[in-house]
Amino acid sequence: MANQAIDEIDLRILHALLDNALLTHKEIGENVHLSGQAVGARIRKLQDLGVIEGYTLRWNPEKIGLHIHAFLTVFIYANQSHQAFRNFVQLTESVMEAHRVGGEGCYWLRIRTNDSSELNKLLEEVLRYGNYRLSISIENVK
Amino acid sequence: MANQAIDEIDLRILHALLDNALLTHKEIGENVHLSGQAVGARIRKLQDLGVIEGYTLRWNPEKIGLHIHAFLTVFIYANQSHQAFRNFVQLTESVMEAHRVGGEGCYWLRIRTNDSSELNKLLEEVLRYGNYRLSISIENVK
DNA sequence: GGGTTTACTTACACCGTGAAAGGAGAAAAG
DNA sequence: CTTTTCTCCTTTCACGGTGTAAGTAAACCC
Repeated sequence: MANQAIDEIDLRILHALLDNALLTHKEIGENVHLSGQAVGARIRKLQDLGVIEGYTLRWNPEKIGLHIHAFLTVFIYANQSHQAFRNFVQLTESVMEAHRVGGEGCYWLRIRTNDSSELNKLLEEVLRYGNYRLSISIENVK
Repeated sequence: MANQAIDEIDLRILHALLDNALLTHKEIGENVHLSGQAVGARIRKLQDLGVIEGYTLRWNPEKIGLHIHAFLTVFIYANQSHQAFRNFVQLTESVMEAHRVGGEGCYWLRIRTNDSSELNKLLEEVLRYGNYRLSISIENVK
């Protein structure tokens, strides 16, 4: 597998694994008309290329008590250190995902907390670094 | 495994799998001081409880050409059908994730496109349903 | 104390996976 | 046109991870 280009079959394998990473290579192979070993070789290629970074779970945080799911757009105060905010983000467990963004705001955060009082506590901490706009997920549509 | 309560060990197993779903039960067991089979039984419990919904990939969309990663907060026009917008969301490949939200806006969307012209095209379509605020990810901080 | 329940460990068979070897088909060179 | 080379595939085989079944230890109840 020296040709490192990604073809249509690779993408079909990728999407199959995104849907269910426990599919056997043989099962995937039946869909793309390849032997299981050929599929395995292509998966290894996708890993080497960095397309596939690892394997993880699809899970339901609500089931372990994380009932609040919120999105936060943060506007860091002028003159405020971005590094301090970044450290805060890294150290705070409730921040599940964080991006530096352009457009609306400076940072975008995905927050999960057990309840609204925890969320409120976090929002107060965020106010040390900047203002924010908050949206709370009511329903996962997609 | 009739006791369906989630204990500290279950959470450690969950976090281990979130980090790397390919860990063998035995490897996890060495960390939590259980046999591989006992770990397997607990994982099955987490699946039955709906905590673990499935297995998927951590991957890098940029590597297959999806260079634009944007967050969209949509404000549906008054009198506009929400169902039409939801259909649009389901049918549009560039929409990777969508939530009904309270607070800022009506919906929150995660968008990935190959380039800015594709993004622009999508934004025009969104304008059929509502206004929006756009943030574009510059760096994945966490 | 005997009986029951719960959650674990050990033993074992199945099968998914990666490695190695061999083959088909296309492209390039003579 | 034939030969060589390269790429990517299939087949074969051994290893090892997983689920099942059986056995064990501890806690609880009567």
